[in-house]
Amino acid sequence: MLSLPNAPTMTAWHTFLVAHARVIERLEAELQRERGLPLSWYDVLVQLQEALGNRLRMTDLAGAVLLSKSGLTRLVDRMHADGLVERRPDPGDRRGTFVQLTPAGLERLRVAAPVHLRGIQQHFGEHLSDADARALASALGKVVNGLPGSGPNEPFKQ
Amino acid sequence: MLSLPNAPTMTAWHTFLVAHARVIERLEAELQRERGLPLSWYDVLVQLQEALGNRLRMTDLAGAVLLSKSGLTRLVDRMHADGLVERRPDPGDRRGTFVQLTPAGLERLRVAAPVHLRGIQQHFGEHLSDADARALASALGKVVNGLPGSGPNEPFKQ
DNA sequence: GACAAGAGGTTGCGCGCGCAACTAACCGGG
DNA sequence: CCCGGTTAGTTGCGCGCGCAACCTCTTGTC
Repeated sequence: MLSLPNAPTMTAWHTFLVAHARVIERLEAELQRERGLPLSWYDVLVQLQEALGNRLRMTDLAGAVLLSKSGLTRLVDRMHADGLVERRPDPGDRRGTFVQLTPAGLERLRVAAPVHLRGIQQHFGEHLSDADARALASALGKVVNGLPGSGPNEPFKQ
Repeated sequence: MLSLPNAPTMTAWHTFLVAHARVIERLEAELQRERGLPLSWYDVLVQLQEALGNRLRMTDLAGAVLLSKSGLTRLVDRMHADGLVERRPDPGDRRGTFVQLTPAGLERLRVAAPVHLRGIQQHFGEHLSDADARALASALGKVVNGLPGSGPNEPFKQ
């Protein structure tokens, strides 16, 4: 048995969609204009920087940045052409490929991070009390953890 | 003066991104599989059905469905080819074009709506208490209303 | 050890979108 | 009137993504 959404749910859903579209659009535009960096590139740099040895397997990275495997292949191609990452074979499993953050990539992230974090604060955090932020994380965490796992992207930690 | 995001903000932001990606992906897949309807088509049908006379100007519709003008032009092309909408000249302003919902479009929406609403409940509302939903809408509403207006898409009501 | 089944990545392909340039129509001031 | 500025919508173009097919390598089974 499963009832249809009630009014508060529909309102929350609608606001959720609008907020996402508007905020992402702004962050993307700012990061692009001020640092010449697409959001997807930034995401890759962050994930690699946080990873042990500044490297991740293609599949793991794809999951972390919410991209399909093929999408990530091309994204890594472009970032490699810009010198921000390298492909390294996995000696233990010759099918696998590590994506390794280069010094240039780390530097690029160092320069871009303040712009992006400022944007998150300015367009998102600024309007939220601590309680708001915690309520958001709690409610949306329930949503995420309630989803059966599938689709291109798997894991959710934090 | 503008400080960087604090920890609860960053957690909320991250969860927000993941929740959006996962839930949208699911809803899109379900609606496509069970009714052969992309989410963007569904959005257009809903907006037209809610509008006075079941018709909207291209620009207004573009704003309502969070799409650029050019994106909407092509979307309406495709939906017209499927008989779900029609283009009607605005007699009062010969630059303008109304997009009019057809009976077939209304019927298509009638059939698709239960699937989509069920999905919203199942993948989103189901996990939220009433208080959660209200807190979400409230917090994200502050975010949306805090954004200066610009970008492809303008208005936010409700 | 040979072979089927499956996992990791890449490639061919098509699609939907945004940007910028364009056309057509409206509108205000001289 | 008409002419510059503005608005509505469309079109040319390129890009980034997902899907599915594919190749390579690994793993389990007999």
